[in-house]
Amino acid sequence: MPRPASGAPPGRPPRTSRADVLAAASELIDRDGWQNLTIRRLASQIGTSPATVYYHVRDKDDLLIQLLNGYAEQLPRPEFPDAPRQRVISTAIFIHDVLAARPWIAEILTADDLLGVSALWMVETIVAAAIECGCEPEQAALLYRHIWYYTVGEILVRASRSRRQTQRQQRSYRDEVFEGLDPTEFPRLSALSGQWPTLTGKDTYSDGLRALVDGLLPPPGQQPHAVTQ
Amino acid sequence: MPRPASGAPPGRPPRTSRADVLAAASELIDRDGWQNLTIRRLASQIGTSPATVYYHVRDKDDLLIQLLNGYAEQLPRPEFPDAPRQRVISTAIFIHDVLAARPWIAEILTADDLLGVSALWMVETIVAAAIECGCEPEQAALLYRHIWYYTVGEILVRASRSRRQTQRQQRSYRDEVFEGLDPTEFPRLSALSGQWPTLTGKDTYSDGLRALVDGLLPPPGQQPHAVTQ
DNA sequence: ACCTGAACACCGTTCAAGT
DNA sequence: ACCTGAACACCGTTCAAGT
Repeated sequence: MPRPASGAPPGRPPRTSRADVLAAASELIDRDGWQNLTIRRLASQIGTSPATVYYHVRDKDDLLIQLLNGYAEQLPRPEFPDAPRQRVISTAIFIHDVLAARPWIAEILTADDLLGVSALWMVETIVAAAIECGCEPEQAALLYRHIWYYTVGEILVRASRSRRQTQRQQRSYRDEVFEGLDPTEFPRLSALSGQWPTLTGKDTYSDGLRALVDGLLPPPGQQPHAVTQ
Repeated sequence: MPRPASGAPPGRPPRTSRADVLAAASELIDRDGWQNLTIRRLASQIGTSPATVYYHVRDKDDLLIQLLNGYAEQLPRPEFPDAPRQRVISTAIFIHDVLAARPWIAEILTADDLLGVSALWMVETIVAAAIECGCEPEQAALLYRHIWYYTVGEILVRASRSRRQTQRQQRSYRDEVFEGLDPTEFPRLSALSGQWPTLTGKDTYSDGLRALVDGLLPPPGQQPHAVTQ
């Protein structure tokens, strides 16, 4: 009787779900970094064979994209300020903080300068706010792109710096370079050499963001663009 | 006679030099992308065994670092403008263009937010110019860091976008997303959807750079800082 | 329907041994 | 001094076969 009564689906009952695979992957990435996620490790983590992973997932890229979309869907959607310029800033900072929590997302994401379908509302928010600030739609899109460049750069630089710091010793390559600095050739840099560690620690993301936005938005006092419809 | 006359060095004569290894590596990267550079491919390219590569180079990381330093040393050192603000801009654009020519350098480099010893003069130039603009040394260093974030972001985003474009078909993931866009949920984005390809092509690096610099430099008209010595 | 072992075609790296 | 074959411990991915 291969089909007993009804409701019981035919075939071998599943022991692993796509969700299991994704959950395990997320756990492994958070623990060991995404560079160290391999299909084989993932399989052994959930106690199955590598080939089983391929039953649930097309390939490694597909796995990562599915993970990303999962995160994006779980994201809270805070209320952003009414004032449009401030809304641009707040949304960008929100994106930044999301990425800062899992920098590897940025490393995967760099490619398409938007954040996947389920994160698109953030782009919409920024572009809409920029238009309210008086931007032409095209300017608004370019503003978003500038913000994305700056944000992704910040995240990636910080991420790979801290990666190096954990794997190698405390003293980074940069420390070495700064110690051997010739004060004649590099007067400003060697004067600063003592302060680099402090500077590195400082979070100045929002300073740069504000500068970028202020410089790219039309001067305030303009009438909002296309607000009548 | 293991040591005939003099001058002839002892031991087996070399058939491969460190320089050969680096040259071949550079060629392979330019041709196939740095993601596809493997020690084994490199070895077969110069007609030797993988183990030989390890005679000339400590490991793969070391190989890449040596390559980078090689490039940096060959870089031209253009005359930059006298006006300090303009000098900040020009140097940053110079860095940007160097990286744009070989984006993989940025991917390797992200880690230490400076460009290796032989490229440090660029950092010195920017920091010095910023100080002349009236920055405190610390502000100047932070300005450089902002510029670096923005520049590296621009390069990396563009690089991985064009990589995806070449490997997959013409139609990118982004195109798909934009076509299925719900105009109710994303009014601004769907209005823009036709223009994205054009926008993607536009090079707006220097616009963002200027905004960043203008926003972070003290307002012009200040006396240059510490110009007396 | 779901899972698997075994294989394919790769990696980076080491090391004893050869010239 | 320089080079090498062979091995180690890995990869991602496929596929015929099993339950």
